[in-house]
Amino acid sequence: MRGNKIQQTMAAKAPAKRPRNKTRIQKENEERILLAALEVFSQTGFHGATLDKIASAADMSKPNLLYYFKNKEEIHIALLTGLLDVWLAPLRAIRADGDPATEIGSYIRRKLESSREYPRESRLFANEILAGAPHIGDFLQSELRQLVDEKADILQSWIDDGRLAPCDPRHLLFAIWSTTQHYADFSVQVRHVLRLKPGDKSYYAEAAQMLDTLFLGRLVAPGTDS
Amino acid sequence: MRGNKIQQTMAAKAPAKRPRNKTRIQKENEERILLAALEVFSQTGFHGATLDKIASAADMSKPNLLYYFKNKEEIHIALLTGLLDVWLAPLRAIRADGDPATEIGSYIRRKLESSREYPRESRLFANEILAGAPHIGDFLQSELRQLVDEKADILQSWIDDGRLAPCDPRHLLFAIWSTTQHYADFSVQVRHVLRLKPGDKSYYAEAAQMLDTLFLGRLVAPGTDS
DNA sequence: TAACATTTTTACCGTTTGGTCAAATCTCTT
DNA sequence: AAGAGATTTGACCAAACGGTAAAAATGTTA
Repeated sequence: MRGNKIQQTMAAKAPAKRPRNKTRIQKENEERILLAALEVFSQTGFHGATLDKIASAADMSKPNLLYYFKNKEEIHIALLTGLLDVWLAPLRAIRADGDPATEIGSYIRRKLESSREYPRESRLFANEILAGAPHIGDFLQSELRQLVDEKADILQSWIDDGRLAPCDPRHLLFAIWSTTQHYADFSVQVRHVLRLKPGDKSYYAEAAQMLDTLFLGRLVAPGTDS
Repeated sequence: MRGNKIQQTMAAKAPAKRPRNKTRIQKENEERILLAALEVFSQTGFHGATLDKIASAADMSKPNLLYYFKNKEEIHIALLTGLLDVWLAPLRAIRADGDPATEIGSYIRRKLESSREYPRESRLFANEILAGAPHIGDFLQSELRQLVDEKADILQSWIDDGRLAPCDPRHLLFAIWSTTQHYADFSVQVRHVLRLKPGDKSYYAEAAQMLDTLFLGRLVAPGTDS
C-alpha cells in the first residue's frame, strides 16, 4: 500500500519532480536553517522550538524558511538523520584485532571528544530518545542495533579470550554511552556541582581521567571485601 | 522592589491569605493532578505537555485543574520539588564509616532501583536538566551541591586511606548517576538494542551485574597493556 | 537584455493553547 | 434544612503557533 499513489502519479505524468541540482542559495540557506534549528531544538526540544525562533535565528522570514523545508518536523528529521552517522562514527572505529584496553580507551576518548565538541547534537539526540524516539525509532532497531551486534561480538570474543572481564557487552556499551554523553546532556548539573561558569569546559580533562580509571583501571582497592 | 506591593496589601488588609487547612477534596485532587502531570510531562516534556492533556489524564476539566494550580509552570515546579528529595535519598544514605565497596555498591543498587521504580520521575528530571534547569537551578547550586560536597569528602577520605583509587570523587558520582539513570531515561534505546518489548524491564538484572563489575571489580584484565 | 526560474516578502488563516470569569452545583457545618 | 464556603462547569478570549497564497523581487541564463 505505502506510496502507491505517488508511484502511480509519477509513472503517469513523468516530469513531476525532477530533482534538479541544488542552487548555491539553496545550499547556503538550508545550511543556515539547519544550524539555527540545531541551536533552537537543542535548547528547548522539539515542542519548545517554534518556527519563528528558528527563522529569526537563521535571520530569515518564516515563510522563506518554509520554502526550504515543508514543515517543522522535516527540519527536525533532517537534523537528526544528519546526526546519526556522527553518533555512530566512534563506535564504528572499534577494531577486533586491537588490544581491548586500547580499543576501549580510544572509544571512550572519541565519545568524550564528541560530547565536548558537539554538545548541541548530543542534547538533540538525548531529547529525541527521551521523547521515545518518535523520529529515529527505525534507526535504533536497524542501523544502530546491527552495529551494536557487530561490536558486541568483538567484545564477547575478548571476554572469551579472558582479556576482558565477563560481562554483557551491550551493557558495557551503555555504560560508555551514558558516562560520556552525560557531560554534554547534563552539563548544567555538572557545572553547578563543580562551581563552574557557563561555557567552562575544563572538567573534560578530569572526566577523561575518571573514565580511564573506571573502565581501564580498578576503582575499589582489592582485598577490602570480606 | 520585589514583592513590595503584595507585602503592602497584606500588611494593610490583614486576612488576605489565611492558609486554611486543606480539604479532603483538595488533597485528593491535587494528588490526582500531580499524578496525571507526571505522566504527561515525563512523556512529552514541559513544552509538549498541554493543560488539556493533563486535565483529561486527571479526568478533570481544565478550569477545574486551574482552580488547584494557578498555571502550568506551577504544576511543573510542584512536581519537581516533590521529586528532589527522592532523587537525593540514595546519596544521603552513603555512610563514612562503611566499607567503600559496600557503600558504593549499595548506592548503585539504590539508584538503579530508583530508575526501575520511578522511570517517569527520572525522565522528568532529565528533561529539566536538558532544558538548562530553568526551574531547579537553585536546588542544583544549593542542596545538591552541598550534599555532593559532603559525600565527596567521604569518598576523598577513602582515597586518602588507599581504599579507593585516586580519582575525582565528584566525577565518580557523575558516572554513577549517568549509568544508572540511563536505564530509565534512554529505555527506548536500551530496549531496541536488546530487542525487548516495551515494558520489559528484565535488563535491570544484567545492568546491576555490569555496574558491579565496572565499579567494584576490574573490567580489563591486568597485564595486557604494554 | 529579455525571458525564465528562483527566492523573498506581505498579508493572512485556522487551530491550539494557556488562562479567565461568572454562574451553577456541591459539601459541610450548624 | 439552611447558609457559607468550596468546587465544578461552560462559555469565552487573546496570543502564539504552524502553515498558506500570491505577488514582488531577485538571480540566472541564453
